[in-house]
Amino acid sequence: MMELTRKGEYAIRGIVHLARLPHGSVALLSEIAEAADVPQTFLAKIFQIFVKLGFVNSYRGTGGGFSLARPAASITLREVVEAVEGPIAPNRCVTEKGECENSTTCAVHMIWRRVQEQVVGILDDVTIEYLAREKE
Amino acid sequence: MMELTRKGEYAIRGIVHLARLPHGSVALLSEIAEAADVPQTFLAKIFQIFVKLGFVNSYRGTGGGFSLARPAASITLREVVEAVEGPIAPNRCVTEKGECENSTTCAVHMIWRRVQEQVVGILDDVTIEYLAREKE
DNA sequence: ACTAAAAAGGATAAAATTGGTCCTGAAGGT
DNA sequence: ACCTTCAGGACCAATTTTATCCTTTTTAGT
Repeated sequence: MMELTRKGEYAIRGIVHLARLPHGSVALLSEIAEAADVPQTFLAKIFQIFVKLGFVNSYRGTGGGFSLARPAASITLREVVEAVEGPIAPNRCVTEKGECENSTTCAVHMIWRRVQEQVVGILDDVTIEYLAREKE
Repeated sequence: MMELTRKGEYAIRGIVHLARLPHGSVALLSEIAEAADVPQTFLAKIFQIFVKLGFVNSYRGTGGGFSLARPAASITLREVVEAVEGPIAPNRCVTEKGECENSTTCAVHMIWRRVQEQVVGILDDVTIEYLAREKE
């Protein structure tokens, strides 16, 4: 249970690849897709989201491609995951909107809250820069 | 992302309801389903799993039904959730079987491990007995 | 033995989600 | 003009979720 989908996996691989390139590099979608081993058309959709959220810049035409729009150290794993998968919530009852009616009395509700806080806490502390650092 | 499905939700509600009844009670599936507000035929499938795993006993025929097979205090939320949803793993790469090839080098892998450990840790510490306690 | 009650188990299926592909259009470079 | 590259929408197959239904088995009571 609670599995990341391919979309999330691909999103991470894609942006981490971008972060590994020399600072400011513009990379073609086709390059990124191949390097990250992700279907290009699928990755295109993911990067469209990144552009809208301001994680990356896109440039069209010859010499175009994508580059990081923010320092890799300022983009968290949580942001990337939530960008494509939606808010991290182990249960419908702990989304900002949902807020199930018995949130004060329901014991299970409070457990899911705790889980949510822990997971969000971990992912908030991991940056794309950290993930991009190669370790030998 | 990472949401519990209805099945998991129903499983919890069903077994918690059972744990709230006087110790040793045998309850009809129809009763439990109504009390927990779960489609009866669906709950039937869930309780079949519980029976196989030894969480509950089942009795057929007149006067039959289900009763807890283990003390509610010994059944953890993790057990119940994993029974119906499968192992808790935020990513395919952190299941016992999967164990992705680059588990030692992949930084993301280690993050998911951490998430998994935290979540499992929380759910392991919550018992059905705790969830069944009414609070006014 | 018969019957009614109740769970077990298998088959089926609609709906939603996942995991993509494809095509046209827009924007930019030469 | 023409080629390159991303943007956006439509579309689609596979899988998972969320069930329902039906037959069989087991048991209790008469």
